[in-house]
Order: sequence, then C-alpha cells, then structure tokens
Amino acid sequence: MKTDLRVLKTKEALHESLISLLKERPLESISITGICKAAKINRGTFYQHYGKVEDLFEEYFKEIMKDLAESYKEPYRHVERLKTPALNPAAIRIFHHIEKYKKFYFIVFSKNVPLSYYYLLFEEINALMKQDFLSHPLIGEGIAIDMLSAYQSNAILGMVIEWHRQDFEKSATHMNEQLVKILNLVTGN
Amino acid sequence: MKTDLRVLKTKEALHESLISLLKERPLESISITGICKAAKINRGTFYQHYGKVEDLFEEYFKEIMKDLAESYKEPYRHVERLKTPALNPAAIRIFHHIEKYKKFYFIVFSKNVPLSYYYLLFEEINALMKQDFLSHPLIGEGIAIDMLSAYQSNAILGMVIEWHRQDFEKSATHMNEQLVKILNLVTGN
DNA sequence: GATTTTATTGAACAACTGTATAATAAAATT
DNA sequence: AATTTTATTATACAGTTGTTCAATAAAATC
Repeated sequence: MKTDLRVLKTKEALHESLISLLKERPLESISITGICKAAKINRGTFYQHYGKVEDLFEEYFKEIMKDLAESYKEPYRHVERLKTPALNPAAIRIFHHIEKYKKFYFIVFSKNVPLSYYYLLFEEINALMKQDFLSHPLIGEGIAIDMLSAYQSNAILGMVIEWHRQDFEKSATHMNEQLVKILNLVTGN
Repeated sequence: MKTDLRVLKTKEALHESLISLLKERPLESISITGICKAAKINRGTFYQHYGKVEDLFEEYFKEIMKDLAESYKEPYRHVERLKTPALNPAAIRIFHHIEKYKKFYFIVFSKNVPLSYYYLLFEEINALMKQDFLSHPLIGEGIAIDMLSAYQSNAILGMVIEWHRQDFEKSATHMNEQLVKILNLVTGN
C-alpha cells in the first residue's frame, strides 16, 4: 500500500510537463494552471501533492541528486587521495555531477529560485564531509565538527557559485584542479 | 530631480507596512494586497516600484547591509590581524553584524526565500575578500583569484548557515573564535 | 505663484491561486 | 470477482495577481 499507480502516473505526467515547459521559458513564468493543462491533470490534483511550482521542481531535483549520492559509492579511481582532510569524495564528485546536469543547475543557482534547493545540495555535501571528518579523527581543539564541515562544504559550493557566474564555461576537471591548488595553498603547501 | 518626495513617502509607507506585517506572520504569507492596504497605498503604485513582495524586502535588506559595509571602514580595534589571509575585515565583522540584525537574517536564511538575498550577502563579503587578496600579493600558482575568494567567502557563509540552523544561539564572539580555530587548523597550526 | 511634469489613485479586466465538495473512476483488498 | 478504499475529476467561489487607463493630486520647474 505504498505507491498507488494513479499517483505515480500523475506525478510522472506533471514532471514531464514541467520539464517540457522549462525548455521554453523560465521557471518563474510557469504557472500551476499551465503545467496542469500540458499534463492533462486536474489542477486540484496538483494541490493534492504540491503547494507550488517550486515544490514540483524540488522533487525532480531530488531525483537528480540521487545520482550524486550514488556516485560516492564507487571507489575513487581517478583521483588519488590527497593528504588534506577537505578533499574527500564529496568534493571530488560534485563538479562532474553538476557538469552532467548543467541545465538543471542553471536553474538551481538562479536568483529567483527558493534557497531550499541550495540547502538540499549543501546538506548532501555536508553529510558526506562530516562523515569523512569523523572517520579521520585528526581534528583539533575545541572546534565544533558541524562548524568545520559546514565551512568546508560551503567553501566548495562557493566555487560552484563562481563557476555558475561564469556560465559553467570551465570544465569540471579544471574546477577540481583549482580546488586542489586552493587546498594546497591554504594547507600551507 | 532625483528623489520625488511622493516616491520617498510611498516607499517608506510600504517598508513600514512590511515590517509591521512581518512581526505577525511569515514573509511567504504576506500578499501585495495586504501590504498596500496596511500602508494605505494603491496597489498600482506598488507595481510601479516593485514586482513582488520579495523585491520590497530586498530593498529593505540592502539598507541593513549598508551597516555591514560601513563597519569595514572602522579600524579593527578588537581583533589583531592574524597571519592567515582568510581572516580579513569581512570575516571579522560578519558575525556581529548578523547578530545585530538577527530577526532579518532569520528570514534571509529561511528556506522559501529567493536565493538572491544570499547572493547579495555573498557578493558583499566576496568583494571585500577579493580586495584583501589583491593587496596581499602572496597568492599562488595558477589559482584564479575569483575562485579563491569565492571559496573563502562562502566558507564563512557556511558557518553562518550552520549558525542559523542552530537558531543563532551561539554568540557572534564564539563564532569568531570558531573561525580562528578553523583557520589555524586548516592553515596547518 | 503659475505652469509643467509626474506620481498616485480608482476602477476595471482577465488570468491565476487556493480551497472545498460531490461525482466518478481507478486502484487495492478481501 | 465483488467490495472497499482512495485518487482524480468537474465545478464553483472568493481572493490575489498583473496590467491598463483616465482622472486627480502632488511635487518640481520656471
């Protein structure tokens, strides 16, 4: 009794409708009425599952982030582990993940979108960063581990913000190189 | 011919109306119609200056951020400059500034608010961070200065996010201490 | 102080929002 | 296969949104 087929069909139709509308115009100009018309779903049904257009996008965005989460499980073949505690799987994967889903991250980092998308991404990276710190007990005196991981996670997202500001022109590999250089600089090369 | 008195009055009335409504209910539940009724301003006049409720809040938020910008001009009396390049005036002042305007930053960092507020804060800190890096030419090989400053600025905002998540319970002074400790750790104490 | 400029008002309109209800259709359960 | 449960639909309604327009009032300019 978990997933009624009708609900699955409805959500699928709404998802596809949103995606197809997003190819034509920006998120903020898309109305609930418009999505429902395109999806041939009653507007009342939309409200049974979501409250606003952004909630629908958020659900879709979570799907995309699953790809990020799963990519951690792979052994990191291509990048050998560096001595710095900040360069962990989260950091290594994030740029390539974003590059892969460029189109969506253009939206996720756009001005008029709710802060909640940013938080979703932050929480994902932060959780892995924290986990990595906990398994490397080399951390220091009187520092709240939550603060440290928030610091490091968001530092990487800062690079993503700058990357987005430059329309994701640089490659993910280049971003990783920049990160390594910054970490080497900051760790006192 | 710069500031028509009527415009000033209108904006002032709308600002005050928004602030007073914010004391009762959250930003997302406040309508343009409601603000205008309370301000005794015609709704059409609102649209002459803003597009949505969030734009009005943004204007108010910019006023508050002027306080942050101005606080840099004071000599930093209370904190002696540390050797690390990351601890600059921006970093030093930010926590106290946010503590001072707690109520507004609860909104600025809330989930359903547009990402643009976050960006405003980021840009403010980032500009100062960059400026500080440029005056300290000790920066390294092949690192884009924009990336480095984005990294450092947003790292600090990461701490603010965690701080907000804990309802700003810790003091600004405590946050500054945490920052110094993290920088000492990361710089290789 | 008279004139010009322009912001504000009030009204009206179509579209969208958010909510509710009864009827229907499609699943799940037995 | 019959029954029960529940998601979807169709419809309706009051309120909000975004826009336009002529009339008015308040500033700026001369």
